[in-house]
Amino acid sequence: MRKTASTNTINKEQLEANCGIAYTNSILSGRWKLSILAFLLDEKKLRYSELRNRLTGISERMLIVKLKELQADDLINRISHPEVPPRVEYELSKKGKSLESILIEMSKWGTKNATKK
Amino acid sequence: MRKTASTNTINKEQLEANCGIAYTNSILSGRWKLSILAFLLDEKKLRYSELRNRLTGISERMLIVKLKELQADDLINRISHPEVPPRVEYELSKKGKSLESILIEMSKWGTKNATKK
DNA sequence: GAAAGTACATACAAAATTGTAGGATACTAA
DNA sequence: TTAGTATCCTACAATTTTGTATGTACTTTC
Repeated sequence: MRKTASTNTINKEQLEANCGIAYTNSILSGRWKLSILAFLLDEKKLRYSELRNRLTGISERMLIVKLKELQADDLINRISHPEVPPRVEYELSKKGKSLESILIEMSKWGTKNATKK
Repeated sequence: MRKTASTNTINKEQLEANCGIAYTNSILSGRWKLSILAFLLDEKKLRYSELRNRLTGISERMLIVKLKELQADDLINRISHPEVPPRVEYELSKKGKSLESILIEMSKWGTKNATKK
């Protein structure tokens, strides 16, 4: 990122930096997605029911909705096994894995600052 | 945030206590905060009107609301100069500056992935 | 003396997000 | 026959977030 700008015009780098952040934000913001991604980063592959158990308080509807959005953004893969009862697993896609550094930074910052309040 | 009485809030507090990511998310999520912080990281100190101009499309109400929330979370400082017409500047606090690595990672990821779709 | 600039505030409304309740499927075990 | 399991779906309702419109205090400029 850049240093102080003395004029009131916004330069290209600034706009792009902000655009990048705004795009990432639009993909990740909301109450559940980051947690879903974090669990998948941690445990590689999780079943629907395993995710449901880890995400304390999430409704089945929200879990489905958010999993679908994450698939639509190509951040996770859905692996469906044709069995009865059904078995479906989720894992990070390549694009999803590329979020690792963001997730790690957010986790570190959170654990460091969560208690201070 | 939801009412304290709802079961969801209880679960949210649990998540915040147990998971750094959830805490960080609860502090940063929403449409504007990350952009506000990014501009302040870039330009060190900005007046209210300068922020308003950079955050294309934000209403004055939202800007005030979000600036107050960021102050309440001790991420930014408000510097009021006793002049007429009023002059108020905002800057990152120490805690706000500690978000730098998150902001940079999100900016990088966004600019890298935004065009691909 | 009317307009314009600053940094807000307030009431209200629209939109987005999240939640609740119930059901569908389709096989399997009792 | 009845109940159980895992994954997901749909209608609808509550909650949260964001937006619109308007006002305020004060002073300089036209």
